[in-house]
Amino acid sequence: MASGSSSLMWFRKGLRIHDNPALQHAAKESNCVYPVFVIDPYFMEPDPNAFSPGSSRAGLNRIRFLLESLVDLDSSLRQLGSRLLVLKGDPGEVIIRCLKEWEVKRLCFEYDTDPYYQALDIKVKNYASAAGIEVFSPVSHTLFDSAEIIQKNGGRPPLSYQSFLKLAGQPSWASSPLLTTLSWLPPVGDVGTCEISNVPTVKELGYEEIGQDESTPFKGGESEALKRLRESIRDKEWVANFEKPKGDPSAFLKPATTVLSPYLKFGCLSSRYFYQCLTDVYKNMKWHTSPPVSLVGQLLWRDFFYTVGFGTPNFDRMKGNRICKQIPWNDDDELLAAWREARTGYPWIDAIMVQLRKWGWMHHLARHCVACFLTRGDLFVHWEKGRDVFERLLIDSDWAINNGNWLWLSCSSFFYQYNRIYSPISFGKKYDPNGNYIRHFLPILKDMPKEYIYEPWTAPPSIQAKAKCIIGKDYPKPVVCHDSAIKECKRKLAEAYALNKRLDGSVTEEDLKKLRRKLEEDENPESNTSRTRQKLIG
DNA sequence: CTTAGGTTGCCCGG
DNA sequence: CCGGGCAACCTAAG
Repeated sequence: MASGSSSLMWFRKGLRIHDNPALQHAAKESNCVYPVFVIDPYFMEPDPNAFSPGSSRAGLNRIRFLLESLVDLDSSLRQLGSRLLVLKGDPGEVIIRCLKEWEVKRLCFEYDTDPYYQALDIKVKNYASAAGIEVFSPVSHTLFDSAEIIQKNGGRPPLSYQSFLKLAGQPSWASSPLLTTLSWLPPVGDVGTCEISNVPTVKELGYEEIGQDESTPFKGGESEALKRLRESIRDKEWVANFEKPKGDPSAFLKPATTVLSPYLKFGCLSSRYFYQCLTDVYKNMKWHTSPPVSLVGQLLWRDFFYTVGFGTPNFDRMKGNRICKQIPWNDDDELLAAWREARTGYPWIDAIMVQLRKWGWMHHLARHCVACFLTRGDLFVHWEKGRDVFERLLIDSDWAINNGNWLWLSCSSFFYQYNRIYSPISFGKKYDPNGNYIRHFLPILKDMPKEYIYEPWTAPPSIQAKAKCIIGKDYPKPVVCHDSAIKECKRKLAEAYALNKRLDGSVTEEDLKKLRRKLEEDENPESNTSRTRQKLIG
């Protein structure tokens, strides 16, 4: 590339300076670089009808996190003599217009495996190659190249973590240092007639501000990510001894994990840099934990789901998804709403759902509990409905990981032991017998004695009165009886699994309809979900 | 066909 | 805090 050419650096994820090969390439031998972020109405258009503030696809917490990340990126770019150019509109159209208007010779952006970006990137790449523009789109969001791993496995993604580990091996860059700083950037060129703005505020995007009590304590941006990374790895013993399943899901003043996931989601933190920092800590320790439970193991889980998601058509749906069991989930919007709005009557479940709405983040095991409760454990609601709620509200929501975990928790794929059900009463109690987590996120129950806080409907009326929390008035009764609900769910899953086995992966809508009818006919009236609900409410 | 392996269930007893 | 019993699934390898 001749000197005197201009490059366009298209930021989508990868909102960072460190370990950003696309940005490094854009800077190389260009006399000007246009760093662009496009505000995409698909994710950012306010939806007044959504069940909580935000757009139809993103809650306000994640939108704010993104804007904070952009402000931080802009400030870092300015320190390097550049700035962030923010544009609005359909990203494909906007980028193509910029390429034309600015006579860009080179387009650089991080490769993205999400279906939305796969479709978008094809359009832009097609235009660029027809116009003779060089396109550089490196894999740097993940540790490994998903396509390469799938190819190594004969064209199909590995479906277990262990087989993924064997295929993946050591990342190619593991032992060579990553470029973590830039000393300068070429200046931004003339922007012509393109409408450039600064990073907007939530208000400028058309959202009402929400109170601090309702918003996430986690701030977006690369600076915040690196600060959080340093704090996380400062305690070397903690890093070396980290075991994910041993973490306490009820810890909220000091979460049991790093809470780096939202930074990895937006690429404020490079997963590869995180990986190198962790292996550096391991080198100086006598012993350390290993995947799947170790911290490096968590990064590998992320890559595992990226790979399966990339290699599986219709990964985010039940229908047409090769690896997904076809299950006759019910379509009960009332139960879904009770779950989403934190009024199932199970304080452990509801507190987690409040933390989701307010913080946009919960511990991994807390996510397990509510996902299991919504789907195979208690309510038997379709996992896609829960997936949508998580996808919208989580500040770290990530297409591959979120869908992968919902497939997992609903026993639709990867994991099939549907008799192992999280108890909405005893699971939380074992970590937090006093119910401090519940008291914090559900203050209506703050004076409930600890003997009853996980099942307040069993508290005698005098105790409820003293705690100023009458069950059925101030806090709901349980929407279902857990003991009978799990029996029903297990029965339905056994039947559904048998059907999937019999029809060997070709279950039609008609087959599911038939099974639904059969399940209703066989239903034991005493453990009927709706009857149980009536019995408890009425 | 059998068998081993699969991130992370619950309950009980020591 | 750990181990075993409980009840018991699917998938992949041989």
